[in-house]
Amino acid sequence: MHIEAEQRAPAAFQRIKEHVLEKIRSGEWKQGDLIPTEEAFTKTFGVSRMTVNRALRELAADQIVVRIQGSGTFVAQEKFQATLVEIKSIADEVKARGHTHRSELQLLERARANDQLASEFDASEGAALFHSLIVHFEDKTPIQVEDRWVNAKVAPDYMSQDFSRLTPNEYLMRAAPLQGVLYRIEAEMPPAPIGKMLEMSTMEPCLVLRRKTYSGDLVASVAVMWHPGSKYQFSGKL
Amino acid sequence: MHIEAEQRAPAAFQRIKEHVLEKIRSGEWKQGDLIPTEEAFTKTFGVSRMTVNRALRELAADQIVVRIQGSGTFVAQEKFQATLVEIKSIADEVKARGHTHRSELQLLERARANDQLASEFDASEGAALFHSLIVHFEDKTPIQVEDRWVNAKVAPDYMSQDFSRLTPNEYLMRAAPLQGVLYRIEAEMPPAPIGKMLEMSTMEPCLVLRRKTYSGDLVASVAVMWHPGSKYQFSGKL
DNA sequence: TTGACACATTTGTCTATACATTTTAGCTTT
DNA sequence: AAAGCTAAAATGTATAGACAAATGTGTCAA
Repeated sequence: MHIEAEQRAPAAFQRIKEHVLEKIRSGEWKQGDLIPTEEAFTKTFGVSRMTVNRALRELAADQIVVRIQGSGTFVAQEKFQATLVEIKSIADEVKARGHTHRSELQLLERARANDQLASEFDASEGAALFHSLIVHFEDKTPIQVEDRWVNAKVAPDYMSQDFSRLTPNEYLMRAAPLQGVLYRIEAEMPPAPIGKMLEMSTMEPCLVLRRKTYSGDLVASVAVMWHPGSKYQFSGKL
Repeated sequence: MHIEAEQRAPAAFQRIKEHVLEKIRSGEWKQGDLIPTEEAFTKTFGVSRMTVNRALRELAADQIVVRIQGSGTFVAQEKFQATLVEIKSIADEVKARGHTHRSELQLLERARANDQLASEFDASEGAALFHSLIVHFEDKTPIQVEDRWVNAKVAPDYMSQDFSRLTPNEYLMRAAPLQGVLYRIEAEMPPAPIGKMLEMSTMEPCLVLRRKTYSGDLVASVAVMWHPGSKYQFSGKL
């Protein structure tokens, strides 16, 4: 008996998917174009309609094509060429390294916007805000500080949450509609008073995430600082 | 004739998907648990196996369950609770503001890793790297500098690309397999010599993206600096 | 010209069946 | 006990047929 590096022929529905993708990649079929019917593919590839249906249905799930019952199958509009970055929760990162994670709510207060915050939140001076400061520990070492300002108008019950059970991020993901939330990320230096307060003068520059709704309301502004010894600060997946 | 708010019964495969999701949500079926076979669902729901197959196949595509041929269907491991940030291309951002975008390739060279780069790329000292420096303009103003190091082992034909047609990011998305690319993001200060070289001493701290494959190989390291006057530096979508 | 209706086209779902592929368990042989 | 074989179980793919639902078109009547 001999060993063969035989590679099985790809499944029929896969061949059809590849064929359609190739037509789109090559530019032969452009955005909005009507592509052949299931019946047509049936004849072209010599397969049953269910096989074609699966191929096109999966392409529709991947937003490569759009299918309209009674009408036909069209090449979908091009997606924004963008890179997706996955910001993992610091708790997961720490656990993945086999260490224990603990977070401490250092501060939770009701505040009024000063002029700088007011302009950031596009609110009037004195608008109600919530302010929280959470320190994340990897074993005994403070590795991250999270300085968060939340628009009270958008998340009125922020103060009454139990942040040992639900992280602020998890809460905001529920309170603010998930669709259409926009972030703006900037690299900034950590606000001096906070670093001083926590005796973490060696904290590295921070990242500021500003969570916005589609309508443009700023929901929250979060500044995150890391301890220089912390290797995994922020990682993502394309 | 009267109008009725009749809602059609959801499709059978949808009912099965919902049933499985509910069992998982309620905690009755936990991570790693073996769930009933297609045959079992066939009897429970009184449908054909193809219908059950479609339901479970779509749940597998959504990474809710994992299916192993010959073995069974299992509840998938919980996904990392993570935030997705969409980094739009600077070109799109500029165009969205109604301005013209232009990029200039300032530098494209073949280089050897010094000790710092070698440790970053986990390669030996002197390993082949490509180094490019691209400046993005909004109308006439330089708003972003992109300082990119690319692992020659992973992208051997990087130098021969025409970056006026294809951006380095677009090229790398094709050259490096899309699945399982990892980023690491850090806030850092801009390397002084580069800021000097471009007479952009007022550049703001930069963001470093390190693109890694699942196997851990560093594909590219990109440092990005922005002009302080540039409002939209980086935006994302949850 | 407009509206109503019938009909063809196209996708959406479902069924019953078949065979292939992979894993697992059990049995047999050494 | 270890190795190898066999069969059962479970998923993967494909088919031919059927009916439902949505869309578009053409015809006919008002």
